[in-house]
Amino acid sequence: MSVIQGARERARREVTAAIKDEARRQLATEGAAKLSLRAVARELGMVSSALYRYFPSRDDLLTALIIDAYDAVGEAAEHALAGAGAAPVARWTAVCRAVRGWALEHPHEYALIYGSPVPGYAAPQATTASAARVGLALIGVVEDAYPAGVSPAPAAPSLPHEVLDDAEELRKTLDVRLPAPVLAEIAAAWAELFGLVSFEVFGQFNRVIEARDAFFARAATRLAQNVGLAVGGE
Amino acid sequence: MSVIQGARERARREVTAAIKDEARRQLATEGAAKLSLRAVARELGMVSSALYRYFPSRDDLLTALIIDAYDAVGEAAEHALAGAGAAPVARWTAVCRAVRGWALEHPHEYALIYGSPVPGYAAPQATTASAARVGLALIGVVEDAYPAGVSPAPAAPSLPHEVLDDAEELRKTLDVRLPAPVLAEIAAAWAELFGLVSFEVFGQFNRVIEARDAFFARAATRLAQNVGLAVGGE
DNA sequence: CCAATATCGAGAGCACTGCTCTTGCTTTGC
DNA sequence: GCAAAGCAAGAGCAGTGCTCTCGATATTGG
Repeated sequence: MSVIQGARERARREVTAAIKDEARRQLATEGAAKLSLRAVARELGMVSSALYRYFPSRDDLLTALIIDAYDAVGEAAEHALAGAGAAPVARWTAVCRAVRGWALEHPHEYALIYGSPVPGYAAPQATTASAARVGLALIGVVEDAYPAGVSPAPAAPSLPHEVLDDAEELRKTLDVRLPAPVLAEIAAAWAELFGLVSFEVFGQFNRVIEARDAFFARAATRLAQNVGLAVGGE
Repeated sequence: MSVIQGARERARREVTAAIKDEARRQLATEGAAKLSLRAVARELGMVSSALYRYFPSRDDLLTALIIDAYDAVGEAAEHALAGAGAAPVARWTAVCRAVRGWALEHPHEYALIYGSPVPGYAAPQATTASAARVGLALIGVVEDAYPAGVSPAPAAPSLPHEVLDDAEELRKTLDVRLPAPVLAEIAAAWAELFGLVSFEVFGQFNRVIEARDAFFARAATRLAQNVGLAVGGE
């Protein structure tokens, strides 16, 4: 485990990366369903069986791509946050816009993670950390604005205790200093955000919504409002 | 084209239905990715090439299943509406619950229509009518409540004109008597509803939200509130 | 009623897939 | 320097979507 572990390990890393790159390329052009190990190997000038030294199965390759994709959206969200100002609503919508932008640029990768779960029907455990990043970014925005810019119970009937229990559990494991009801509201907004993005990416808005930029901006602001962020003029 | 068109056409209908049934069965157990024409044919006691007399390709079979699935959710929504009372919010949440219930009962069929679009990457034109049914049900609920129970511009910044143009277009083609801003709000809620359902069905709520019934009920009520329906005590 | 026609099922076959196993070659660690 | 481990290559298996041909059956026009 020295810092320079010989040509072998180095080569292994490079080949692994090359495989993922080529797989991502095919993913972008053909979609996940048509991603073929043999085609990837062929394009890389290796025989298909050699590829199995790096990924034990097609699903394992896909899982690796899934984790990378989660990290990519997460990074996009965090990067947008770094470049945003201090106004809570602006920070919130910046995260939303970043997610949408990444999704529109990488529709197939987006479909891989937020569309139908392709392998096994349950996302592998290894993905959860990366998958949480966008949610954490959203929570961070509201947390930074708390308590000044957040109205804890925004004109809503009180939540049932089971939901509050979930939110309280979340509050403790994430060590977040937001009240449980706000956290529950963020969870809903989190899911709703991806509903908006998915409908656009997957073509559900075709012939329904055409001014998608403006529509999304409005909806993202509405989500900010739902989680208690004070929009201008209220 | 008489009313009884001989044994041939009758047989054709039955075989077509049997193929779709068997395909749906395999879809439910294995998922769309593993749906195999040969396996369907095998299970039906026919040879694979014979199946091509009924569906020219695998994607065509999937498209047929997609349309059926859209109609099934739509019917679930409409049926729920028929059994709901007169209170607008209750009617709205009844549609939401029906969609969620159907999705949880038929996760793979749900994934087929609201997950990654499997064939060609664009839903065929033939699906649009069936795909619209849930949205139309939601619009119907708000329209029935209008104008008494709807606040047209619920504490929101005025919409940009492009969004209003889209909504106005929609208003005319659907011949609906709701103001354009309300229609735009419904479109957002429509997408957000499926965001909530997708996150639950696709496992994104695992280890995050456990009290899903109550959580969803709350979120659905929030959506009703967003479109301007007056929730109790406001 | 019978012949022309259209429809259908069966089978063989093509090109492709994921995956396994064996055979040698090369790099690594002692 | 040598045994051990890592590696690419090739053959092979079972499965896939899809096409084509060939008889059998059903429908329809004369």
